[in-house]
Amino acid sequence: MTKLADVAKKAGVSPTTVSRVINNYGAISQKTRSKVHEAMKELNYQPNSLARSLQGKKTQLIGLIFPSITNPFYAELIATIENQLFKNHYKVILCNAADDPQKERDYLNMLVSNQVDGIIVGTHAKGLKEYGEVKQAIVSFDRYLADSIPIIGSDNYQGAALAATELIASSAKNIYFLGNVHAGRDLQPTDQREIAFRKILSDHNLEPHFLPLTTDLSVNIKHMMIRDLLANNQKIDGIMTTDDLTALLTINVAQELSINVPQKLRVVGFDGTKFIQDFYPDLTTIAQPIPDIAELLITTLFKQIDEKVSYQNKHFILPNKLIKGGTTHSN
Amino acid sequence: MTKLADVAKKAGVSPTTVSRVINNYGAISQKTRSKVHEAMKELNYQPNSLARSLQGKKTQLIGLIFPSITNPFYAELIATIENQLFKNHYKVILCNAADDPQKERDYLNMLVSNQVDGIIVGTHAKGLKEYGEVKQAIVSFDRYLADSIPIIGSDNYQGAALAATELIASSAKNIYFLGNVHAGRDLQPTDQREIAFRKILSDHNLEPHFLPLTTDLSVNIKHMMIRDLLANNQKIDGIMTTDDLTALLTINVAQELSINVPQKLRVVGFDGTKFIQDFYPDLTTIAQPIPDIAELLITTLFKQIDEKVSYQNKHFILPNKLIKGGTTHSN
DNA sequence: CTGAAAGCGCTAACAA
DNA sequence: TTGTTAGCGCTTTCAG
Repeated sequence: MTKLADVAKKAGVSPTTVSRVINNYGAISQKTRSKVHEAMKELNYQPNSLARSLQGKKTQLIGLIFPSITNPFYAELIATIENQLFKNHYKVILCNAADDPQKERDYLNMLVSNQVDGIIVGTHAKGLKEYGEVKQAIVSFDRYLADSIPIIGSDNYQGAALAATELIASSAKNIYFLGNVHAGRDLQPTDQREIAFRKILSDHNLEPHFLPLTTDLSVNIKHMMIRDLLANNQKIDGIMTTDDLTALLTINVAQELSINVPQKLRVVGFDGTKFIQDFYPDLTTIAQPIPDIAELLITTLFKQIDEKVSYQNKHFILPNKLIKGGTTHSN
Repeated sequence: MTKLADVAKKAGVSPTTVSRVINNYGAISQKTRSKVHEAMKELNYQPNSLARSLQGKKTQLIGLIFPSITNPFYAELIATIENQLFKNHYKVILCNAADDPQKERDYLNMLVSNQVDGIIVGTHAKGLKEYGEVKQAIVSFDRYLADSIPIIGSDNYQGAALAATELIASSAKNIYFLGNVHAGRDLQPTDQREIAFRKILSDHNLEPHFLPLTTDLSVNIKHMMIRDLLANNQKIDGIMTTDDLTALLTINVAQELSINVPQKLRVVGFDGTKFIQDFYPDLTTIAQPIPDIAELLITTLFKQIDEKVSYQNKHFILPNKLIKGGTTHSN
């Protein structure tokens, strides 16, 4: 590997001078500067960022810990974050926690060990307490991790309220909530969806129904459970899900059972990714503002990194939008 | 940041001893070992991997350069790779090249600068010549980059032949190929799909038709182009696409135009991700063996890293599978 | 079985 | 405007 000293020798200057050219600070004659640049070019020199970071300089590395990357919602969020970070000269270390606490813990240690400048956490499993002990800047997506870690998310209550209201407006009376339900554990931001659902239905004197679907279930199992629900309960005429994929599954099942959507059954999803809008525009759903979420995650992280801002019990909430499609309105 | 020296002091030993415990080599008394472990625990010590790698040790970092992460195919490939690498104690730096050669070049430099142990490249834009000049281990997915860089991919010829054969078997006569067509540039592995398509149709005395769709087109534009094609050409009765998303789009358009699939129009996709099989099981498609591809990419990379194996014009080809769905056969 | 000292590639006082 | 020197946190000879 060619090193700074090689460049210095080739250019006939000291290592310091080369360093100054690279980081361009201090006063350097134009002549020296070009000599150095030429030498770098000829040797195809790339500075060793490890050595550089060892001096206390930033690594320009950000760790991303997410529960999945194949889910279109996370894929789009990760892609957006990556893109923004790249523009700010940061690189991304991708950590797929896969709902495995041990893997998440190992990854966290790795990130610390690699001296990343910051960490963005989006896991939906119960948060590791270790996050609170890390000195790195951290922000969280839609999840409480520690008092000192700011949370960014969309307005789960408002979003779910929109969904429930839309179902009721499309004259559904027998409505099910499919997805994560709050089961004894501590209340997390996403649990607001269930709370809003209960509230809106109660406001309309309707009884809320639930089919709990945890994230660890395979798609086939979920499929079977939904099929079971719809096949044995002819009265169901409205379903809201906590993600669009479950909504898709529901629609597939309805088709298998020859249940007409939206005549017999109205369906509303949640997430509203570009993917769904492109390839399943018919689905009524609640769109989370992915670009805004990504931007806010990053700016909040940068405030900690660059301005040493620290947060206490801070929760940033962004509004969701209802996208009306053919699964609640026939056209 | 607590450092090795802090641990040493706390344990009342020399830094050398601590280092030996961490890397567990040399001979250490059990007593010393536990003292050190205890000190590490108490101080919540994480070794600084930058300092460690500066000595020439591996960084345990692998760069992944892909054209997209939101496309389910790449998302699944990346997820599988990440998972395998994690098991081998490697971390992933995710580089979304986004079909932008400059971004790709910048990322490559960053990866070199970060001393990654290896790079897996899956970009489908024309390969940068710079890849040939890098000293790091590199493998490529389905793309020629340089003689020294091994290529791993599925059997594009065989896959496309399966697709075309399936269309013809379902009695399609007027068949279109939708997707990347080889246009003057050098021949890449994926161009075998077009070649196979031409060959199979020619074998059956059918004329091949094409709607070129480059990857830089937005989904809306593609949608429009496909709509244009189907609306103005009633005779079309078979379509094969070079990816499943385009197939989905085609089916959506057909539905808009009230063209019955598969009675009037047979459709075959390409990629066969788990995502499609879960949420669009009806689609006939060619499934690429993502787990095998990931594994072969990694083992080929590791051979270079660990055993200093070098390759010349090596091309590993894995077989595809036809998945028969309702878009070519009515049931 | 343990420690002292040199050095990985780079940056940052401090001099000149 | 440029160079000398020390040192980032760790590993690794070489001694003991």
